[in-house]
Amino acid sequence: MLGNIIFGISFMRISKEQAAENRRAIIDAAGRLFRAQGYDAVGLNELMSAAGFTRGGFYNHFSSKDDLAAEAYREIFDTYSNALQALFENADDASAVFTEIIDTYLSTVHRDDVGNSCPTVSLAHDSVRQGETVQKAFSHGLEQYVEVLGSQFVRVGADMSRARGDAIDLLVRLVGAVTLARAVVKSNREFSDEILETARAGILIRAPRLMLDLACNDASSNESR
Amino acid sequence: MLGNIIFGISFMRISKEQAAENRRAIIDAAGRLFRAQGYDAVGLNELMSAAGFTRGGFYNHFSSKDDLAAEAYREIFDTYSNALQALFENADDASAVFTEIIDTYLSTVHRDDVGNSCPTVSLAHDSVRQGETVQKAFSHGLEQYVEVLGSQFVRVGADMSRARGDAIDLLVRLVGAVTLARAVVKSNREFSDEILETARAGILIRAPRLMLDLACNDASSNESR
DNA sequence: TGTACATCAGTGAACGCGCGTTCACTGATGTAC
DNA sequence: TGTACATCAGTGAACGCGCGTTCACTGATGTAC
Repeated sequence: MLGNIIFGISFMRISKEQAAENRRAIIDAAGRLFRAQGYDAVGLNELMSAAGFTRGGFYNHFSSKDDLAAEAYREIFDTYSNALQALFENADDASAVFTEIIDTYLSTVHRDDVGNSCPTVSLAHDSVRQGETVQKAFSHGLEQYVEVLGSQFVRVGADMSRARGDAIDLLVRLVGAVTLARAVVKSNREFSDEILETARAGILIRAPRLMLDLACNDASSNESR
Repeated sequence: MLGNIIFGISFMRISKEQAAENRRAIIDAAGRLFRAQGYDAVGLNELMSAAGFTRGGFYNHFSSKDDLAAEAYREIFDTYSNALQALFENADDASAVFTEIIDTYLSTVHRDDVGNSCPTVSLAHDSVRQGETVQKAFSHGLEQYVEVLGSQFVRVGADMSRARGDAIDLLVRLVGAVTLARAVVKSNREFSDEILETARAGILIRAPRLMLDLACNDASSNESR
């Protein structure tokens, strides 16, 4: 994106600008491939080919595959959290934006389009196994999400002290639902759909108070089945 | 477990029983290693060594690494969902068991002990990238969890029609919380702890009604910040 | 403005390594006579 | 009950393969004079 149009046709006309663009092309390819196939499944050969280059040039831009991963994580999270922010800023009804986000996130389209998936879930699976450097990029990106969502919760009336918690809670439920839905979709599509729909209903429609009752009320727990 | 005590010392005294036990030893090792390090990170060499054998014997027991993964998934899920069932059956206060499960699942101990982690979360990350065979094992195991939890929700007073949904919703929140907590823990332990604690509070203490208000009420959304 | 040279992005072959899988072989088990 | 032989779990070397990374080389960029 934002790429020089004659890039790929021209014979390396300029160097500094072109190199910066090529670097971006590698990061963009990494963003797509890491989300679609996972960090381990993407080789540098495939990665550089996807970006339009040969394998050897990789180390002119990055010191290691991990180094690239951290950069790619930052890039994806920046893109997505900026888009999220813009979504709210361009709408007058923030609460409608929330329901739209939830519907989109928990849609079968988002579940199935792994390569263009939200980083909060598609990068989370790899981040769990990654070292501190890559996790730092993930952690920072997740914080951006929490901040955007939290500030918008405040805008629609939540009190300050709860907004951050509500944002984390929402992300937890979105990520959990899509994780489980993706983990079963190849063998049991109905179950996968059910998970998405149940999570959506739990967030938007049903008052999920049962656990509250369990924790606070003492009654009725001994009238067993 | 249940292993022949002289196994490892004896010189292959019996074959059929011993072979069955050795097979179990490989599956057990796979269960631990796949959860701790992930499917891709565990080589058959390391796996067979951990089980006490040399690399070549693997194919006497399994037709492929995927085949083993499916068996290991089944084994872990059976063990865990049976233990879960037993936990409820041995207690007279099922609602106390629910809070205990939630506290344990969302503890820092469970987050950090990846090798002995609940399969619903530790196998989910790999299952997302696996093929139909392995996902079938994951899907079946997750169904077992939904059934155990759902039937216990009924026991503590939920109506039948909601119990299954409540079980799925609970699993979604537990898995989402531990996934995100693990994805950031190496770079930001406080954030990781906060995610666990927020999810716990969201399930057990705070009434997570904000989203309900957003969806159903029209008021107050335009009194922007 | 024109020439000489250092820089450095890109190439493609090569490095060592560990992967999943195969295979010839060993030797005790378990069976047939 | 005792001998002869098929079975098969375990061994360890080897297979081809793709991995992340290195390197000598190319040639245009960009700079110094």
